[in-house]
Amino acid sequence: MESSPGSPGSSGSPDLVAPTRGGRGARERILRAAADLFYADGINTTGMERLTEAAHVSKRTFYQHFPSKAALVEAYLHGQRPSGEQTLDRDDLSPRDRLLGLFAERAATEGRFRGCPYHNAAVETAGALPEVQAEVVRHKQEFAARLIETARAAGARDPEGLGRQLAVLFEGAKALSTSLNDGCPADDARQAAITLIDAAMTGE
Amino acid sequence: MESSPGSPGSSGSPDLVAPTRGGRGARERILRAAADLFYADGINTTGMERLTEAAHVSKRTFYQHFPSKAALVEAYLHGQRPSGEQTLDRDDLSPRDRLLGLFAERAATEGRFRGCPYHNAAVETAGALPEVQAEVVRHKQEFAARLIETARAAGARDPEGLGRQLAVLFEGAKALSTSLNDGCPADDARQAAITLIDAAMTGE
DNA sequence: CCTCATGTAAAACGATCGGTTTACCAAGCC
DNA sequence: GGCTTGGTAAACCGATCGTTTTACATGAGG
Repeated sequence: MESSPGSPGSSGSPDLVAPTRGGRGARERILRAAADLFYADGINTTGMERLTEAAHVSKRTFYQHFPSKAALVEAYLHGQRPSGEQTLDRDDLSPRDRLLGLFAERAATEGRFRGCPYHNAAVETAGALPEVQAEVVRHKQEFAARLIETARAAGARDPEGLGRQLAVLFEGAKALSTSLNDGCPADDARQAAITLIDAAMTGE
Repeated sequence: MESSPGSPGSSGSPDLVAPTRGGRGARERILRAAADLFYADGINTTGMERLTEAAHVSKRTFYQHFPSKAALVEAYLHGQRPSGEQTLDRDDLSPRDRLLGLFAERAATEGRFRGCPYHNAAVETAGALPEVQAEVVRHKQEFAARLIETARAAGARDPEGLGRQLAVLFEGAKALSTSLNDGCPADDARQAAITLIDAAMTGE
């Protein structure tokens, strides 16, 4: 049971994190384990036992870094960059391609589609954690704003309308992929995005 | 503290429940309470204590009707008709209006948007309950099939493509409404649906 | 040397989880 | 009356939840 974290190199357990050294950087390990487990298995079904175990951290250390599990959920969300969304930042692409890049299919790249961590957190907490709810709203609004900005850069006639429509479409691709456990909806979303973008460029 | 239902005999429900004899309707009450609590508060956060209490049913009676909570979740999903989807059945509307009717905004009509019960169940169980996962997939595929059929009736050039695109859009409207706790995305989805449908009718 | 910050391991807390059990009750039907 | 059927109320089970606590180890700085 004593994994002896002091000795580097030997790691018999499925360590998610390379221990920096004797034990410093507990907070990072906690956040990394939370990102893995909360996303893969869900927030409610991930107990503190498994979490601290995966982070190679004692419970005491955990509660010295975070006042509660809810606080960790907040921090977990705050540090999230949902897969695909960063495509909007690529300045090597035209605005149009940046928008379309959101819907690039990545079906088999990752192990399992589990949708947007923010949305999942909203569903799981069901409004019981106001701070989490607020964080989700903040992220979704910010993402929509970035979409609108990109739509404007792409020369859309009604950038706000197009941006919000693409936001709905993007959310739907992730959600339906989660429900179906299959990345195919991304292809349909991409086709729809092309249609919507084209329609937003040409005359009414 | 509740007015005990003295004469439940006139409940016009069909033979869905099929009481072997003289059933007092405990099963119906359980399913009704499950529909309320699972949807509003989530599946994982609704314990058997609160559930049986809300259904005015003893735990013993519950476990005489359902072998486990997981089985109740299955039955709960099986009996669900997500709000809005039944618009597809209205034969007083043209196929096009049936498709558009899905996105009719109903922002303030209900207390709280909580998205699609099937999708929520998929998120909450995170694949831990295979039967539930299968039920979600089944429903989503059936719904997409109905959309495709309606798109075909509407005269779409590529009914399968349009149907699946509208399915993604519909899922996104519900998911984003959940995350934002606001029904506005339905309006954007409706606009996008009009664009997609129109594009599917006119020439390429 | 001592202290202090940071860490670990492990037991224990009360609460609640899903699920089981005991004891009792009221009709329905022979 | 007996007997089954479908129901209620409440105690109880082991397990796990999130959280706290006790006891101990380590390394840097004075």
